Parts: sequence; structure tokens; C-alpha cells
Amino acid sequence: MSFPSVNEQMDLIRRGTVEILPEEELVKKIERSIKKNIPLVIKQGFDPTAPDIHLGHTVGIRKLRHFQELGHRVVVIIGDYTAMVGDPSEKNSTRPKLAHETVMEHAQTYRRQFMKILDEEKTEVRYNGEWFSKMSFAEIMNLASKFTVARMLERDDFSKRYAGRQPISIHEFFYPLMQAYDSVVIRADVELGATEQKFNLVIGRNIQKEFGQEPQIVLTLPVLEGLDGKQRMSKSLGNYIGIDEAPADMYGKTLSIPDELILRYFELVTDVSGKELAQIARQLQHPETNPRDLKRYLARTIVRMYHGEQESIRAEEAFDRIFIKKDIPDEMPEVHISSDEVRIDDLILLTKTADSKGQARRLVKGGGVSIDGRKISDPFYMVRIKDGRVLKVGKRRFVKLKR
RNA sequence: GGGGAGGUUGCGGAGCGGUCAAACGCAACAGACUGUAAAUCUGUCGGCUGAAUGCCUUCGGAGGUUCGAAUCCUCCCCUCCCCA
Repeated sequence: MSFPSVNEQMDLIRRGTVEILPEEELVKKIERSIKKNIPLVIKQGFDPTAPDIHLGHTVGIRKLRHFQELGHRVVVIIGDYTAMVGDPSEKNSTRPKLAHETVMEHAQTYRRQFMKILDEEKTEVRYNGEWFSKMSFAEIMNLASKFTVARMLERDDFSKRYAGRQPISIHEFFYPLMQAYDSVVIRADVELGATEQKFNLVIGRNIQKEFGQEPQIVLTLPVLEGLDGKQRMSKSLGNYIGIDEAPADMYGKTLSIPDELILRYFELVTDVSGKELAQIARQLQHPETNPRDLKRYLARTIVRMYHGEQESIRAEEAFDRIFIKKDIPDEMPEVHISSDEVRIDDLILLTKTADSKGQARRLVKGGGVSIDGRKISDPFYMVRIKDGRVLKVGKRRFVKLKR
């Protein structure tokens, strides 16, 4: 096969990246790859600590996709072992160690979700337990001897925690070393990661040298802000859009991002061309533009990427119906109730639209509950159960009742 | 090994014998408003009971003192700091 020219490759590679360290070295690697007709090995690691991939992850995955389009070989490392250590990056406290079983379950889901974006044919998935589970203590000590405590403590979160008298376990020091060793094993030419990963990525270079290899190129990508517009998108903060989520949720969540993030989302998580991106930027500057319209377009675009054109249109229609016309969705879960009458608080509990009866009653008293569009404010109101009646709890929990 | 400070409800953090299901902030949830699931304002925020000066579970763990313990004592586990 033949590769695109160096310039073409660099153009695509540079799109949306924060840093390429060092860029000249990457150019050299690409030149050599073209000359010898050998693809580069592009690596990114993922810790399956939570089962869902969200848009934040896709920033990197989409970059991997770019490399695939350029003909390179992508190796995704699923950190089944590193996940058990827990990456301390951007955390001010020790992460819980996860059971290997849980991690492996998550890993399966990850793999499936990756392939929504990557070309399965050109993707190699490796679990780092493959080598770490076989390492002897002597080998581990050898790896550990190649780095110093002082250099470890240069890392921002370690130094902060150290200064803030927060615990740092020794095993956490192994995280960057393990990640680096992954690069050694697969002989990575390039490793991608979010900017906060820079430290770990750079250690990869050092450790590869220690093992007599040519160091990898470090390519950093921006960290995507979550729905709140401030903190990074992450599962644990609950401000994320998962790529497996239902169209309606994806659509609604996208609309809830702050307006300032519209362009950034277009740039980092969609396929719109550079040209269109520039046009969107101009429109956003224009006083006549209602940012809402662009945000709706963004929401449709995102839903379309993961669910197709049809679903994206339906999601928008459903959203308008529920939130603008205050109507009910056309599809909602049905719950069978086997008696004629049920008190509203019990009904809420039966339909699992609240977690406890106390909460159910509070919701009723607060005016958050309605039956067939009629607000119920008495927590002891008896509801006659008839096929097709609609219970609404809060803004977006709807249940259709069935006898 | 020695000395000191700590572990409180999702998080941060008060409380230090009854008035404590435990201040306050954040997050979350609901209501009003809105192009929006944003912002803002208001309310709620352990569970159960038709609701109250009621019952149950919760302040690292296990025992104990007391009419009564998040608060006092004993042992254990965990963390941070200083010294070695």
C-alpha cells in the first residue's frame, strides 16, 4: 500500500491536537514509514474503570481513526492491570482499586464501543495484563529502578497531594511506569493522550530509551469539558454524553451545554470539515444568530453519528414535544399495575420513578408529579389505574400505566 | 521505633454527653422562569409510617461507661505531620 505525503499526513494529524512532542521527530518517522512502506504503530491506552465510553474519550479515538485513514496501525491498550492501580491523574485522592473481574467486563463493553468509531480491521486490541500478569518481581524491580522519586514528584497531582498531606500509595507510582512499559512491549511510535496525560506519555519516551528503543512521539489532545462547561467530561462527575446512550438523551444533553462550548464540540467530537467549522465560528460571532439553532444542529449531528439520520430527526421532534410543547413523548416505558386504585406515593414507588416513598411524597408536594397532564399535589391521592394513563414524575420521567 | 493530629450523612466540612438524622458549602433532585436538561430565584435533600415532642438505620470497626454516646473509656483498623 502507499501512504499519503508527509504534508497531507501532518495536516490531518495536527487537526485538533494541542502538542506534538517533538514534531520534527514525527516528521522523520513518517518519512521513513513512507520510504520503507511500514506503517507506524499508534498507541492509546484506556482504563476500563467505568463501562461507558463518552464523547470525551472520542476525542482521542477519533484521532486514532485519522491515523488509520492515513494507513497506520492502531494498537489500543486496554489497561486491565493499570485500571486496578488507578491513574492518579487529576485526582486529589487515591482511586479505589477495582476487581479484575469487573475490569474485564468493562473491557468487553469498551471494545465494542471503540468499534463504533475505529476500523475494526485495522485495530489491534491488547490487554496489558497479558504482560504484567507474567512479570517476575525481579523484572518489576528492574522497571522501577529506571525512574526516580524526585522525577515522580514533579508530576502535578503527586506534588499537590504531597504538599496537601494527602496520601500517595507507592503502587500509584507504578501507574506511569506501567503505561510506559506498554509502549515498550508494543514498540509504539506515537502515543496519544489528553493533555493531562503528558507526564505519563513523556515517561514512555524515557523508559523506551532505557530499554534500547527509539522513543515514541507524544501527541496530546484537549480535554473535553462536560455538560457543565467547566469540569472535564467524566463518568464520575455525571456530566457526560455516552456514545451508547439513547438518541433522546444524547440530544437533550447536548442542548444543555453552555453556548460557549458549541464550537469546541463541533471541532472535537464531530466530523464537520474545517471549512464548515470556520463557517460555524463566523455564524456564532454574528449578532443575528440564535446560538440555539447551531446547538440544535450540533445535537442532531452527534445523534446522527451514533444512531443515524432517522433517529436524529426523531430525537429532535421528541425533544420539542416534551420540553417546548410540554407534551408527552411518543414512547415511554409501560408498567403493569394489578389493582384498580393505587395511592400516588405507592404508584411512584411501584413504577420506580423515585427511590423511596419519602422522596415520592416530597416530589408530589413540590408539584413535580402529574397524571395525564394534571398536577397532583396531595401525596395520598388515589389514582384510578386505566390503560394508557401517563404518570409524569419530575421533568423527564414518564411511565405509561397498564392494568 | 518515638511524639503529635485526624477518620462525621455523595463530596468538602461543623458538632465534642441529651435540644443530633447531625450546622454550612458543593453536588443532586423538584418548582418557577427560559431557546435549553444553561443561568437565576425558591424548595427538598437517610428509611418507614396518612406526619409526629413516632419508629428504624447512620458519624472508621468491635466492645464498654451512662437513664441517654457522633461526642467519654478500652482494644483494633486506616490516614497525615515531625523525629529516628
